[in-house]
Amino acid sequence: MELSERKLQILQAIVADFIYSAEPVGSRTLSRKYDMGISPATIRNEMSDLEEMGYLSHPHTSAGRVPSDKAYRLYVNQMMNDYEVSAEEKAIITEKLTKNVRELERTVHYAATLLSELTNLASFAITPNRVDNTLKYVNFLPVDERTVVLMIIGQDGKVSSTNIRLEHPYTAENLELMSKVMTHNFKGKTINDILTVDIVKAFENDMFALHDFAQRIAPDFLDTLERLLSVDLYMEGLTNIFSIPEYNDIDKARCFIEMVQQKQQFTEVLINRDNGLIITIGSENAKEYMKDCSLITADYRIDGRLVGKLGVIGPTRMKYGEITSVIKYMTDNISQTFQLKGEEKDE
Amino acid sequence: MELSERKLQILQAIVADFIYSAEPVGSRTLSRKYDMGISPATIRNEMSDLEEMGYLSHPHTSAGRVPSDKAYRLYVNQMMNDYEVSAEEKAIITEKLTKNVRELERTVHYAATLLSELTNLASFAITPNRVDNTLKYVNFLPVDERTVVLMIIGQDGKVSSTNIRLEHPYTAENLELMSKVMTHNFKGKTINDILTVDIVKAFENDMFALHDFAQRIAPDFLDTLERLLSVDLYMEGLTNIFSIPEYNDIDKARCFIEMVQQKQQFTEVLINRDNGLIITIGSENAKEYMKDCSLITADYRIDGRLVGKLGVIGPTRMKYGEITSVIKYMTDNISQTFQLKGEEKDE
DNA sequence: GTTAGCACTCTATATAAGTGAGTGCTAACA
DNA sequence: TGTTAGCACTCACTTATATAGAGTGCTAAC
Repeated sequence: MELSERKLQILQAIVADFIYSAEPVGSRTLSRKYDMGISPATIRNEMSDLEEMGYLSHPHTSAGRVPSDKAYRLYVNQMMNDYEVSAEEKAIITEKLTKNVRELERTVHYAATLLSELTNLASFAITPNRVDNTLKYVNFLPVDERTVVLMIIGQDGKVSSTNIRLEHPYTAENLELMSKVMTHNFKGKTINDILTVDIVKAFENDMFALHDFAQRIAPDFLDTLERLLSVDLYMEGLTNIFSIPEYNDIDKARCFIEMVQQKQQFTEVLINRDNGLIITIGSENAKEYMKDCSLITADYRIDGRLVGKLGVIGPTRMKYGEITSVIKYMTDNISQTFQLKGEEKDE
Repeated sequence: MELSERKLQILQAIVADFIYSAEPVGSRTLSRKYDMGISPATIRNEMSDLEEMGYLSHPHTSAGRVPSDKAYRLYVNQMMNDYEVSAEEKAIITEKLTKNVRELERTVHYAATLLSELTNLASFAITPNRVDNTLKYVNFLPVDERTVVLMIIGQDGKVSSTNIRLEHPYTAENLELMSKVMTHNFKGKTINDILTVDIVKAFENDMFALHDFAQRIAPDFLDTLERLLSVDLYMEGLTNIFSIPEYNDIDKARCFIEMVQQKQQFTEVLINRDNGLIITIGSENAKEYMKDCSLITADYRIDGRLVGKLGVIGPTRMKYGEITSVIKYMTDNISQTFQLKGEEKDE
């Protein structure tokens, strides 16, 4: 069967109506609300066809129709209006995301908060996996006779540090020497490369104190490097889902919250997702426990390379158009703000 | 009216039973389960007295009795058994909290996670407000020609850093000089004291480049100091509340989650709480929105001074005895682990 | 002071009836 | 041939009613 112009029109109306009302849409409601010049009976016939084609479904015989994932997909691909982010929202976003910029982490975290407020959904952001970040400094600083702070700074300015407890006191001179040697050895190398190097071996021929020290700090050094590489996940607006009819059922709400609280797992999903503006609807999600949800994500870039993501998660019934525009606007803002090199940034 | 021995005994049985069953306790159930040598009718008379005295209440005429906050208070103060943390739990706690100790933050965060798993409640931890932490190093490191990393390390090894975007490039020499001067000026001062100093003024008589630089970095410097001072809140096991009958109602669950997600507000409450092992039950909580909850917190100490807290939050019906023991055991472990100075720590 | 007995209360659960939105089918119409 | 009015039918949801069960409070007897 072909999707006639009229069928498309009806489907669009159903999806648009359902997105706002969360109630199954009936033929009568449709003909009353949207003047299409055809009677409810005709609409019913068309709806029946659309159902057969897999675009609509019936919660039960005597209920209105509900869009299927396939319908949302069609809607998103061809039928959705382009929404312009309102001037007011633009102003808020620009104000909050481009003023007083310090670390990427803080900006991105704030973006997630803002996104959840603007969309009334649960939002999230991940920072880039800095696989090609290179090391800039290694620094050991004495805190007390048994504790030193190890800090590593990447080329991008990210800082990772840890406290190390030593069994024997070390001299400030040794720490300084070690800082210099390690910085010299590893500066400019990618963090990933360093992780595969045998740190201790590099100090095999050095004086005993240094070799011994290298041996003791090796695990902490690797741990700190790994955290420099690591992806952070920020989640905001979790409680927004309580205002969504789909999660009126306590078990549904519980499942949702448990799902997103599995941060490790959720981060994996986000990392493995394609880049660009990606919408996955219900059953399009690979994970079984996400089959009832839609995700919208967009990535932001830094100097065109490192890619982090920002997005929302909610029921398949969501305002795809509006949300997509907001996310896009935000990630563009972030990308622009962190365009470190190149053209002048206007303050 | 006096609280006779028998009344106490009955009250204890009711509280203990209700804590486990979450069902109002009736006279018949009580006489069947606990052999006290008196008939249900007698128990009823006593219960009636206890109700008049404010220890029990009736959800409705023909339901059993439920303990009031006052009853829980009495239970906690005098009637509760002392629980010994099981050997198994002790082993887990010791293993996880005292091995591979690095920053206090990570240990404390992990403690919260562990606590929520052991108690099946929502748990939280706050790191100490380091009011009397003193500054150890100030360090400026160049990242690229427009960006520098500022990092401040406290006497306790906590690191706070920020990226600073400069409008004009600065030389590595200037940064190094600045690091040295500021470290020299502020080392050993408490963070709080430094916050009140006029940073820029200190460089008034210095060469222009340094003075100008001081002016530009002053706000970021203060921000970074403040974060060195700041209290972090970790919350874990939020979804545990979905398994608790008290939160079967979606609105109750929502309120609870919204309450603890107000991190700022919740942190305030925890900071202002007395030190030591503190239990507040329902209406004993100052905040209106906590009147249905009980909080149990204990503090941990570092060198006997700085105090952070660890605890749980849940419905007033909770296993006060067991939970208290676990929290106490954990905070003792943390305090001991971070006993930096003094006697030998056994690995 | 304690207890058995009994009427009473109130929730929870099951059952039945009524309402309303919506469908699917059929026959008539353009 | 596509469109529409009409109508019987379905099903969730609401309201009303009956019933069972746990528990209380009171009274009178022990």
